[in-house]
Amino acid sequence: MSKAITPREQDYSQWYIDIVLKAGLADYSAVKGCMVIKPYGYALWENMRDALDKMFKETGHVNAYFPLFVPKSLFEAEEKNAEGFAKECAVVTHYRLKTDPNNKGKLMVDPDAKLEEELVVRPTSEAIIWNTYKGWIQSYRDLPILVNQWANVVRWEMRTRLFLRTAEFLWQEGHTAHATKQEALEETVKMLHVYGEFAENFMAMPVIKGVKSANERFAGAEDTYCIEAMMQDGKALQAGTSHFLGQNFAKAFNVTYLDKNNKQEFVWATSWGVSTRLIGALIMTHSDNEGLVLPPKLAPIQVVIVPIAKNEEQLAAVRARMQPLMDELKAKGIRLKFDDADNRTPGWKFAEYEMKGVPVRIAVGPRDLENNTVELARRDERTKEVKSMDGLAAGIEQLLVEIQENLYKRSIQLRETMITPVDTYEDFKKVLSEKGGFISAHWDGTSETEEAIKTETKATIRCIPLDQVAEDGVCIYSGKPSKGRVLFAMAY
RNA sequence: CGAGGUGUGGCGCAGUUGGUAGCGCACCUGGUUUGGGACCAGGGGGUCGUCAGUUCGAGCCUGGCCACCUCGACCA
Repeated sequence: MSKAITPREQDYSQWYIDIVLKAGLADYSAVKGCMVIKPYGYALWENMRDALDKMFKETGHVNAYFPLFVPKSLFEAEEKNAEGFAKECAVVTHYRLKTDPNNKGKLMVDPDAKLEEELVVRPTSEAIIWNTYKGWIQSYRDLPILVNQWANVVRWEMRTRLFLRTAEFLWQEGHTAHATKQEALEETVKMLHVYGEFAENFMAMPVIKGVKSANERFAGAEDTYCIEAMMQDGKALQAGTSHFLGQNFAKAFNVTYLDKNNKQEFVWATSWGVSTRLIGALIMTHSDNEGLVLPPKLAPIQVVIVPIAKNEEQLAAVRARMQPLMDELKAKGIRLKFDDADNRTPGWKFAEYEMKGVPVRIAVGPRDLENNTVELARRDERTKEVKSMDGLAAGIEQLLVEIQENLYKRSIQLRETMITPVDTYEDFKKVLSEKGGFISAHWDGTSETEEAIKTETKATIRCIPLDQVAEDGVCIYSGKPSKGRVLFAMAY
């Protein structure tokens, strides 16, 4: 592994790629646009998944699993949804290979094994799930259905980027069915807040909650709610979405229930999801030129102990001395690694764990054993100090909390400087090109204006914030009246 | 799809005028080391992306093809 990563200020994109590869999160694969998530990256995903899963269950959801394949006839049932995803669908047309008679040792698709009906590899699961729900729902007593699925999906993107946009990715998708519009709307917003809480409390990543404009809405949704995060380079990243689907899918799949008055009604729906893209968001929120920086709550390794020893005896002595501390930390549920690998020097390990973003590092050698101390280093601020071994476990537990808070504080401070209100289109373009970030501006509410601004500047409306302040103004582009500001940005 | 780049040992790369492949890291063995990416000695590992052509001879020259990466276009 080479020593340096490309500095952020030199080439942000390359910096990001370097971190993903050199921190051992993921790697390119033999399949174009698809990546291998390596054990360290997967451990990070598992921690995110577990935290989210717990929150879903606490809000009354259960997990289930639906097929990877969606028969084309089902996929096309909800027209807008199908149309929105059509251009990026992988399609299975055959179910068998055979040896190629003209090419020894090679295989070919068996033309006799053509499927009666093509199978779409799910880019999202509304179709297969709503086709299933049809059989689950007869009465209002069957509602609500609050199901989540952890799965992979495939979207044949023209251009991919590690974690941020890959052809196959891991995610969760919640799909709920409700008796009333009100209830479905409440669910949509509830899950948006779950995502917001996860982003802020676990990822230490501030987000803006809002609603998408019609242009940016999920295909097949009545309304798309989102959490939008700001990356260090001034570009926005959609970190999660929660959709109010109205009765679109119920109508497309004819899913009805009998209400208390024995009347047939269409079911109301929501869907919501976050993906491995969050790992990309995490990287671009906290990391620096030394590598990854991880919030303690999600870090696969929270504390690493690097022993320094000249021989086996010294190593044994360090281990023996650290054992009580390790037991204590483990009892507190802290994820810990004691790295006694003898083929690496301490210096190598220091650099390596910095690259991997481990929040707290402890170095202990003979000097420390004599003085009853350790060297304690924190990744977020890259500081280190000598601490007494007494009361160390409690101190470390506290330090992890501090680091988590510090990361959040740091990123929200940066984010605040990255929201710029503007009142003219000239200023809008100036801020966009010179500073980036979110631009808070009046908009007349029309798709035409949004489209025109996008064509001219590449910036899009990231969201209409939920906490939008009512304020009379005029649209920066059309000059028409506006009742509040929306957030524009360049986006990933 | 457009522009650019890269394909040589696990990784990163060099390879001159065409003469039968080398360096660093990693790996294995032994030893010395270990407080910010250690050192010495020895060792193993390569159909040079692929197909064809030119040539006595091709990693190198010619032509085709393929793959991947980066940047654009596109992106709920």
